[in-house]
Amino acid sequence: MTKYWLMKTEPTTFSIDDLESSPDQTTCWEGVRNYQARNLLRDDIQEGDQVLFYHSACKEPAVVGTATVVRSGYPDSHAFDRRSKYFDAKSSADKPTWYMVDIQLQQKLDTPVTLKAMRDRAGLKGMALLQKGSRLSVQPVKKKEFDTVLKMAGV
DNA sequence: GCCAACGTTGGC
DNA sequence: GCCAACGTTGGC
Repeated sequence: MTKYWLMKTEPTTFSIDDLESSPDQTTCWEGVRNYQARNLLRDDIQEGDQVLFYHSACKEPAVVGTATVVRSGYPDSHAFDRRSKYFDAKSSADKPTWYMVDIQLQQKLDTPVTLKAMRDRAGLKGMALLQKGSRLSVQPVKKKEFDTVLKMAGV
């Protein structure tokens, strides 16, 4: 059963254009250091699931594309790499704390769906992204919400 | 740059 | 186990 997710990224760190220019338009979603999001990455996100790719902490926060999960949760090896900014001494290869998935670009939206537009859309009222204080960088999205966002993008 | 909301840390 | 202090997120 296909599930739906939203993943946040700061475009200055990794943007939809970076994903597009990645080999096979695929990347590992490393660096998530929040337990709730970790649990989703490790336990719930499966190959074939659909992802809304969201730009946060920028001029125009918006869903800018969609992606497909091409590899389900596996240990985030960046946590073992002392030179990585995602290094975490408490995580080890035999007992990993952090997990990641691989995603592949599905499509870049010609018309990004802005945070503002989503707030104005009655049908999206319940969306996790729009709840006050919601900071989860990986969050579940209902199929209906996913479809609504795509419709707003004219897809 | 500000600041509200949230998560984590660590002293007790 | 409580909770104050601190760090981070992210919209504005």
